[in-house]
Amino acid sequence: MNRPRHIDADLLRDIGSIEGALAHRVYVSIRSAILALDFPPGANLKKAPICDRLGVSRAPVTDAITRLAAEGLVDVVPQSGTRISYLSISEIREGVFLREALELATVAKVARDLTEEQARRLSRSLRLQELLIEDEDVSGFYEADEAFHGLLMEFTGYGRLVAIAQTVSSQLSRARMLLLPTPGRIAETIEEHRAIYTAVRDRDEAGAQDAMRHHLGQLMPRIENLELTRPELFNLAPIPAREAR
Amino acid sequence: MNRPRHIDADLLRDIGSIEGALAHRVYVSIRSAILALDFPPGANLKKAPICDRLGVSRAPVTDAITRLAAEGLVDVVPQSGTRISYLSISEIREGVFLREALELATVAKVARDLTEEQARRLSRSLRLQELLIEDEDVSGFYEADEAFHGLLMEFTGYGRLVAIAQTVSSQLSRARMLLLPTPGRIAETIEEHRAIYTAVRDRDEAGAQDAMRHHLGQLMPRIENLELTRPELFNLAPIPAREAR
DNA sequence: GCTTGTCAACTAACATGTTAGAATGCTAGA
DNA sequence: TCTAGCATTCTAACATGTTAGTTGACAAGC
Repeated sequence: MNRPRHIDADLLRDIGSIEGALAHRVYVSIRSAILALDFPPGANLKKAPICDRLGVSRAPVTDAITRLAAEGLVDVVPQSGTRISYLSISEIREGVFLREALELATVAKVARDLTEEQARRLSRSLRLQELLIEDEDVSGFYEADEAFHGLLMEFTGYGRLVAIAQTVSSQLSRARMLLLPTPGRIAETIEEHRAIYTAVRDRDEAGAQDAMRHHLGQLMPRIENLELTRPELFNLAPIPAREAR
Repeated sequence: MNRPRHIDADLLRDIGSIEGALAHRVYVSIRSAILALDFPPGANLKKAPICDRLGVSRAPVTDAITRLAAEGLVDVVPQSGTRISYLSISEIREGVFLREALELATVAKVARDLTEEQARRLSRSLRLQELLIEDEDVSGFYEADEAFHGLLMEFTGYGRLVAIAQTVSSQLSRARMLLLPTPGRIAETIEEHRAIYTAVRDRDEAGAQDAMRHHLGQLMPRIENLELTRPELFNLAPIPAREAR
């Protein structure tokens, strides 16, 4: 077994720059380290080093871990330890399913209710994506991509939607982080975004859903390929069996 | 102001019958009291009486409250207190939206992949619903109704789906609790369930979605009516503004 | 070598003590 | 009577001590 055991680092983002309660800051800090894969799947998450690094007591750290466990980003083994959860194709597949369900409902509603101002903001986002890619700013494009989907969700008027979508597909986020986007794929992505935008703008509900379905359909095959190239990040055990959330 | 202030009762379900970690048991106990409206919206949730009643220290109670806050069932005001969240039409509307998104994706997938055994279980659930209604067992029917939807989600093969659906629509659950079902409405409900079942059994994806959409469409108008008859349970302030979940 | 049992070390879970900020009520002043 | 300021008394948030269950290493027996 060459698992990356109890590999903890103090590459945690400093909590000074985060606002809110202490426990919430700790949560954000740990979460982003997990999503960035700085804390690799399978690693032991120990409270003590985190407390030392962030200069807090165990209480807020415990609180943060509770929330991360509910999200499925860590697996806590009672009386034993807490480990960064492995990627799991079945959980990612579930994330894709949930994400698609939400995104389809989103574009349908947005296509019905879109305002002129909202159309302009979407169009602006598309132009930004094109700009970033001309500059070959890949990570900038990644953010713009997220922002485009976020915009659509924001336009539903449902304030919690964006957060919920992020939560249900947080497993998926880690996998996406590993997909290095080729220039070709990025060009395709922008085309797919444009198709979604066009359909939404034309109040074409079904067309927007088709375009979104096609767009999201590109994701899973690429992730499945990932399991072959980076198998150490995936769990082989079928079901982690967590307590009800 | 005649809010039901700091009204706490020890009508908490005993934690002896619940399994799992102490904190989890406390969570389940408080949650069911909130969903049953034994803890009415606006009431102050104090740790001390809960500790006394359940015979535990503050730690597991704090842990449970953290999870309830993430779910949106309580609003915790820093350094001040924790209150049972009010019902909010806009949040409920959002819950219905999310619920519908998930249920539509569910029936589409189930219609594609249904096995014989699964069809039998759905059919059995329908017969059970009819039986319960002949016996005029309304609360039994309520559970069977939930179980029917739960079955469909279970059949997607996505293990977390049921739990996620419950979480995103927990606000909705409280409102549903107040809708006393008339015999007429129950008969309609069974008809709608049957329509869903028939379409799913016939592998009619679009038909199943239409049937589900129609079924869920019955809910919101009845809840809106509720706001008129039980206004004290609803908040008037538009947005509670919680920290990111 | 392989199993089995014991023990030490470690961890989450739980209990309890402390701190600081918010709300409430009282009182003094107008 | 009303208001401003103060003090009391709440509470969540945080810190830290304690308990009990799990794990892994090592030794004894097969």
